[in-house]
Amino acid sequence: MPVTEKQNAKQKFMDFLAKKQLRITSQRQAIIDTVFSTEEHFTAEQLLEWSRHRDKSVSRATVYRTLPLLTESGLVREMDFGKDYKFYDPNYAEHPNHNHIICQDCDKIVEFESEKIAKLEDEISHKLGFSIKAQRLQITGNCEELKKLGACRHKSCHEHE
Amino acid sequence: MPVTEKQNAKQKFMDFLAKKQLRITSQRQAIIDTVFSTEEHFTAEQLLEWSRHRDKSVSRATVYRTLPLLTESGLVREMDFGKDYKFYDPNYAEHPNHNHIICQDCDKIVEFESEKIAKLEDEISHKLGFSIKAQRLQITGNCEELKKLGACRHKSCHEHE
DNA sequence: AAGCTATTGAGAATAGGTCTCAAGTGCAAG
DNA sequence: CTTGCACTTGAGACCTATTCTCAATAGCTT
Repeated sequence: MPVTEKQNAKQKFMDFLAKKQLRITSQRQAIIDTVFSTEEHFTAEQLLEWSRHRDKSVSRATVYRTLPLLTESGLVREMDFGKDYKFYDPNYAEHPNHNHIICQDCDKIVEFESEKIAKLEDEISHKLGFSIKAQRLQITGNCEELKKLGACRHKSCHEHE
Repeated sequence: MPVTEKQNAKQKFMDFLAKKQLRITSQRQAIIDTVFSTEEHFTAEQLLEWSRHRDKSVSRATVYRTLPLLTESGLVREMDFGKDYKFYDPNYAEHPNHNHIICQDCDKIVEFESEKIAKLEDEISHKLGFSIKAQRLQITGNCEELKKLGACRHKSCHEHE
């Protein structure tokens, strides 16, 4: 993913803040820079840690205050991967319809897009009388195929060999 | 949904317990009877309340201990609807591939199934080297269409009329 | 009926996330 | 370049859903 796309997302968020008459403080800047310089899913705690590398003064409270702004802007999405804490996905600005497939064994997550599925979702939503705002599709499975090919580098995928 | 299907799911869960050499206590019985006599999504707290109608001795701890068994059996699925507590869906025994569409405004939830989407999920999973175990698709939207037709009975759908 | 062992209820404990409040700081107007 | 004020902040208290502990209880096999 080109850096410019992430820069673009960052700018969109700044605009979002401006529109809400919210200030761009140094702490928010550090958090924003962090979020829009990664493609990884992250937890609130990780975001705190990473942001502190840029600005030591970032507090847990500010991270938890900024996260709802990020999700409200639509540029970051809250994800439930069945753990007891939430994950956040910063890739929705560039790929608003992407989906996730997760390996039960090694927790590897692969993102994918499907126009066909998106189209079907639209049709069905309409038929049910809904205007669609967002969708999330999560598939759980095993990366056994990759394992057979020796292409999966994740530990658990090799444990029983 | 015919009562017999729910009875069937109940029996499957009893078998599941037996296979794991777990006992069928009166408290578990009350919880199971409750779960497999509804089609509604419920929270842990609701399950506690409802189960206590059948057996006053059911405790919160036992409900929270039984829930993982239910999900492990595959007959009930944990759902994240963005609230700060989890919901449980007891309809997966009969409809293992059903999906949800949720109205942002009134929280109405409609379930639907789509063979076409399921097929695409299979294809994509395979292509990505995964064997599929489960899937969950959640669409968020507005039930505006229903609102226009006057068919949506949920309060928020009429607030701005 | 006995005994082994899973199971239970009550409440303490945990942990992610939220809230409070006094102190600090963008930033728009002058 | 000041000033002023409303928005923000950090620290830690607080909240609340869920998990854990432990002594008492009760399925189920023999």
